[in-house]
Amino acid sequence: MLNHTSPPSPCYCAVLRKAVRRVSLIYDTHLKSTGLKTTQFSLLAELSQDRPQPPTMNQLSEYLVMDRSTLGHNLRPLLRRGLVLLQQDTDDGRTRRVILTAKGAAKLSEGRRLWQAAQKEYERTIGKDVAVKLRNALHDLTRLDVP
Amino acid sequence: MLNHTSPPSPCYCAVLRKAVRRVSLIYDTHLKSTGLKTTQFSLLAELSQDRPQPPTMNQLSEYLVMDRSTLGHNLRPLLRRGLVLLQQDTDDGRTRRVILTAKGAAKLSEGRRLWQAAQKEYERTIGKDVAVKLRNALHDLTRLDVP
DNA sequence: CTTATATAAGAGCATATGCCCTTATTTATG
DNA sequence: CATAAATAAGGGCATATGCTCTTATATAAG
Repeated sequence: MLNHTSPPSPCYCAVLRKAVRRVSLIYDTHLKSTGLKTTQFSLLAELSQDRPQPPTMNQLSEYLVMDRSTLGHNLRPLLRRGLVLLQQDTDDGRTRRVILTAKGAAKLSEGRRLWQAAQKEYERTIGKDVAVKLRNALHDLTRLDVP
Repeated sequence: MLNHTSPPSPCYCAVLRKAVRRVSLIYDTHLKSTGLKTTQFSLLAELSQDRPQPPTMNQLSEYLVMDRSTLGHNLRPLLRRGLVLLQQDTDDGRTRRVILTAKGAAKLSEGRRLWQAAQKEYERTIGKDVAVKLRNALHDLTRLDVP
């Protein structure tokens, strides 16, 4: 059965936000047993990327297209659980680098299995081809100029 | 200049969430002078639809693809500002219907002008054709089965 | 060297989102 | 009719998101 109807919104933003509510449910449900929300999982995944140096708060917020203060907020539960830690930069006293702990890496790999199931469910729901095309379009969107 | 890079995420949900952060900025910035966030604007707009009866909380949450409790939370600032009001249903004592006040309608039409500018800016940013196709795809997504 | 400017990050505030549990009311069951 | 099951909504909790202002540090200007 389809969801109840209402005239389709002309607002690009409203539709996008509806979609994120709808899709986040799938992922959060699958990840539930890990105690991670989708945002937290993505954050850990970003930190697991191989880089010359761990990212600074600023860099990380750029990668994630996320406000610096939001990143700060979102790190707090992960810090509390010991999944990440902050390390003062040796060269610049203002800068903190965000590091994935061993515990964080373990939690991430625990999450990856469930995440894959969520990916599959999403693909089943809208079709893999559409899923990939949509993701690519949205990815492009996140790489545009900040106004 | 493009945003900093990171390997493109394979996660459909993460990319969608990034996009919503990116796009909401445009709309929230335009709407700023009204004191409305995008979600609030969308809520008022949904309430301005012509219907036989004002929607109940449950109906409204379905239209918006939003958890009932989330809707309750999101209504609070609007109630406080007198832009909407709740009316006990005459037939069913459990049910409350959500009503757009005259003040709310005025605020909505104030917002609509700014919203149109946001729409234009968004279209300018990614191209109108892509914008419409993307919105249609996302709209379909919001109408799929709840798992 | 001293001061002004710029930058990195945090603090506090407000809204956004959804979960679980509870309460009130309605409907179904016996 | 009395009771059980279902439904509508709210309360409380935790995270998600971004704004503004502040603080600490670094760099540029003089």
